[in-house]
Amino acid sequence: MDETAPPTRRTGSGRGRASGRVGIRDVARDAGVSVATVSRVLADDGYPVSEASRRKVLESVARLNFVPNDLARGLSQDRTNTVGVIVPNLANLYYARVLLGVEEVAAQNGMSIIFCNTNHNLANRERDIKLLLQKRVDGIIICGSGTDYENSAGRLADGPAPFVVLGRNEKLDYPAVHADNRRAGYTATRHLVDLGHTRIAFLTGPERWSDGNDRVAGYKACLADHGLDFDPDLLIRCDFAEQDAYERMTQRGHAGMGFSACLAGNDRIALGAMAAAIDLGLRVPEDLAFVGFDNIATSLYMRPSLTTMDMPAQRMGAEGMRLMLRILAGEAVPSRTVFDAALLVRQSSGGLR
Amino acid sequence: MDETAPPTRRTGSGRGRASGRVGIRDVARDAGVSVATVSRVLADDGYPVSEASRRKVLESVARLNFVPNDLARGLSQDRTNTVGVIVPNLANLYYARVLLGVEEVAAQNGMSIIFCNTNHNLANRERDIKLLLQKRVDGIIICGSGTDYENSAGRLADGPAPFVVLGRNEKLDYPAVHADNRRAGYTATRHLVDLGHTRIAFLTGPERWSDGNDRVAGYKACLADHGLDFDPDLLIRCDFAEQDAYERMTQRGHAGMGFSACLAGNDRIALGAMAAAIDLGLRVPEDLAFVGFDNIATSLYMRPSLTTMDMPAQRMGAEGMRLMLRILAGEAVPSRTVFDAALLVRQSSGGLR
DNA sequence: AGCGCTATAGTAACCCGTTACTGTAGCGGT
DNA sequence: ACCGCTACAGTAACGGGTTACTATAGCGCT
Repeated sequence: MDETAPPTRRTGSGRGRASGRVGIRDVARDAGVSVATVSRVLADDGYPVSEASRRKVLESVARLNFVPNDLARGLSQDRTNTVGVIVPNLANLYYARVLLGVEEVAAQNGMSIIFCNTNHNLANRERDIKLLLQKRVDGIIICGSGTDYENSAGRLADGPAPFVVLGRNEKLDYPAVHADNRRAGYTATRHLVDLGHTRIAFLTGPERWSDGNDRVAGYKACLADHGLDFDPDLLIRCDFAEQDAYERMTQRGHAGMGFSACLAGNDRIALGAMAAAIDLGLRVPEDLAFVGFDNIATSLYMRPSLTTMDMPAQRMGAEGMRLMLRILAGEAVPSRTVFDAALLVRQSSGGLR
Repeated sequence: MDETAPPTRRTGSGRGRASGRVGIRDVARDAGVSVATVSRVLADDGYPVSEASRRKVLESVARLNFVPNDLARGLSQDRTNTVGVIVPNLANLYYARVLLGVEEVAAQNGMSIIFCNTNHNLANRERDIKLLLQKRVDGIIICGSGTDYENSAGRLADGPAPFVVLGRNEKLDYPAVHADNRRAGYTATRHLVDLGHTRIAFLTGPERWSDGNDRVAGYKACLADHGLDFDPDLLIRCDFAEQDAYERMTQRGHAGMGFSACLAGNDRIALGAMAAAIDLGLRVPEDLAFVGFDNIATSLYMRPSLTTMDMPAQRMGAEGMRLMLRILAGEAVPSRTVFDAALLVRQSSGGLR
């Protein structure tokens, strides 16, 4: 009985966790077929399987409560049906809507998404990308425009995962989906000019925020087209949220406002600024008119309601995911997909007369 | 030379994709050590590795640009360092903040999260759970209270993944983190009673929404404690968002309001209702006072600002993830973790005199 | 010289679904 | 009878990191 099996056949070696989970081999044994047959039934591709086998397999799957292991599947197919989505700050409803759009299309196509929040921090983003690549996501969708992350190189990773950028980012050399912010800025300004305003302030976000910069560029262009001077004193910077805008506007009020209308870099800024104006005893829009950007859900229901540029966040997110799917399918996609923003005239600009 | 190698030795069989990716074996070859040594250097657990080997391995890893494959890691360790998070509707900032809290703690602990949005739909949730289990997440965090999903059984899956519930849900027999909504409802009502109101309406969400039901329960208890009758006519139902609340309130206004104060199931409902009241020509808070729940970001900056119960969404999300980590570490955790809500008195209730 | 330890390495068997290859019936055609 | 096909089914080699087990060298003691 001097067995000559290769070296020394171990019993429960390697990692050797019991696991308890039923695998495809258990199903095969239970159904009295081979693992290949089980796999084929589950894959349900064209491969011919007799009805008898199929039925036996499905019965065993149900009886044993078999749940296929996507890790193993991913390992052998080199596909995880998962994409990573990196967002700067989910507390901003704009990004929540972008994520929602991505998720919607992903779910419709059987894809899962791993979500990362960077807090506008470059180091976090790099950590997240590394993590996502380790997890072998099929692709990565990066949200957050431009110089939001200043040091970004042209390529984030040479890895095999395709990237899609949501937001304008010239430094990032990947297919991008973004709104025409310059045009939106122009349209918003034009609306105020048409209402007769000549001294129009722009309360925008940090300089590294390229969506904001584009909106400002449109604002300047519109002023120029209408023979109005751009006064640097009317370009006021604050951060992305209500509080800072409120404070800036309050200071400004005490120093003598010097303008009759105010564009805000986004609706949250508009909200803070408008609250400040009201608290200063100004009437909106009679004494000071406001226009925001984004059309967050609440902007329609505040009083006065906020005139705003509707940036199609959810649609952009959805389109980004659609692009990703096409890239994964091997199709060529446009390097730029630009959405137009719509002006929603409401009470805060006084344009409803 | 009649080789007696087992059967017939194939060359590139199995799936046989080239892959091109560098693996741990390439690193081992390059560094002149075994795969075990590479794995140990990367794991950096206690196992002794000589400095010389460690250096060689790290050099090769850098030179070859090696990215470990978490699928393979997960497969052999039966651990993915990933949890699934299921949320009913990300467009509600409340849930966005919950997700943010979860993400924050997850990131701090090297965990990733797979995000799913159900749109308050039970079938979607079941699909998502199945998907997450296939992906072998280490655990699942379910957000969305109670009978939000009516048919939920006591156990969602017998699988090995632990669940944590964010929100009160008696039908779901898992560790839960939720706010004391009954108490919050009581506190909010008490605030209005203290201000002298005797006819107080409650504009709440759908009946299946248990957080809302708990708030209503607190409202009723408070009325009773203060000798006020509960008038079913003052319990008005609408859905979760602004628009429906606006419409209900407008109808009501035309029919004769019949109350001097209004609690809203959440801030979005409050926003819609308040806009309706203002549009009806009522003064807030003089003619009609409002109190909301959630303390979404905009509630502080609308005018009048919204008195609301601050539900600590982000902290609850964070706590839920912390619980999950402890469960994964094998610790026992409390089956109920209850957070208290704080009353934030602002302009809409008239409590700021 | 011999024994026991510790420090370090290496080998190869896992984890589990997929799929390239290799059969083997059964059937029509000649 | 024999060839060629099609329809089905089974075997086993992947993919890539982990780790149980085995092995060797170096060192302190007796």
